[in-house]
Amino acid sequence: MAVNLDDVDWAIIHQLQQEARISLSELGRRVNLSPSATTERVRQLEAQGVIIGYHAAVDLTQVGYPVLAIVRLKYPGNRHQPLRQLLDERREILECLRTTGDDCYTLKVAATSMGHLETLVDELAAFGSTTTSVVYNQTLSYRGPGRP
Amino acid sequence: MAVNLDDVDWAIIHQLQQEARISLSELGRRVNLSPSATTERVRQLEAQGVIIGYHAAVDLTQVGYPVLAIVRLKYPGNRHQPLRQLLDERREILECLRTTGDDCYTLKVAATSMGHLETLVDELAAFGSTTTSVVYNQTLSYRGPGRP
DNA sequence: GGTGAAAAGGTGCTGAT
DNA sequence: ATCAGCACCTTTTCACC
Repeated sequence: MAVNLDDVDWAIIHQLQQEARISLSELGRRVNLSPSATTERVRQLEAQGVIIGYHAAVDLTQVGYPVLAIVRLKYPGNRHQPLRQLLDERREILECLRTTGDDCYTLKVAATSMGHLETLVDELAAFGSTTTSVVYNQTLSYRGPGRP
Repeated sequence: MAVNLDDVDWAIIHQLQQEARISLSELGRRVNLSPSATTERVRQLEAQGVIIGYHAAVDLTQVGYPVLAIVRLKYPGNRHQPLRQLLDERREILECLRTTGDDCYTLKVAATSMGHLETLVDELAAFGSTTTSVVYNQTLSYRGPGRP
């Protein structure tokens, strides 16, 4: 389900991945398009579901979550509803990927302290065996995919 | 290094995490603040390093990367320079976390095909032994942390 | 932090290429 | 599909309370 994207589309995507809050006029200047054409392009990209949102990124430490961890979860059975519910309740779980392999889920979790992390892991352990790795640092600053 | 954030700050963060492209006036309306006060708050949050950026999110499949995988890397030794270089070159590597535990690095990788993924894993395997899990689906839509 | 003004800039039309 | 020009409106910014 891929869409054909030309150079201009990619230029727009590239700019908005880096600075999502620039105006459409400024965006047009950067990709050499008039404001109206830029508006149309962005509307198209949004309508096609290529661009699916614009998000502010925050420093987790600054907002009170100095501990970041990856928890892998071995989840026996196929009743996923209870886990879904925990994901809804626990905003500390930032990301949840269902994967192939022994560990069915890989979660990214933000915690206020090691004690808090322990609590979260305990809650997850109710679903299956967990493997937790604390993150030293985010080696890469945010970026999206480039042109294939 | 945490900053004191009040309810209004959190309301602003919450809104911008969901819709980063709204105007400062609209933001002010949503958090019951005047436009000027809103502008000042956002400026502060940016200056303090609480908000560190605004990014457009794209549908990886739509832009030509239908394969998403998590690669864990066991990296012997401490010469991290060569890996850094690969991270710079390969925009397919979306995220790289250095962690405690046996697997020193956990990477999130986007690929155009399984063949492409194989190439990427081979490149990473030059640094150490790898464990690759292909992602079935992203169980959670994007969200940031909530108030602690 | 709020309010009011002025200025700037962005947006959204139109018709034409 | 894009552009240019224009009218309209919003947003921003500054003064001051």
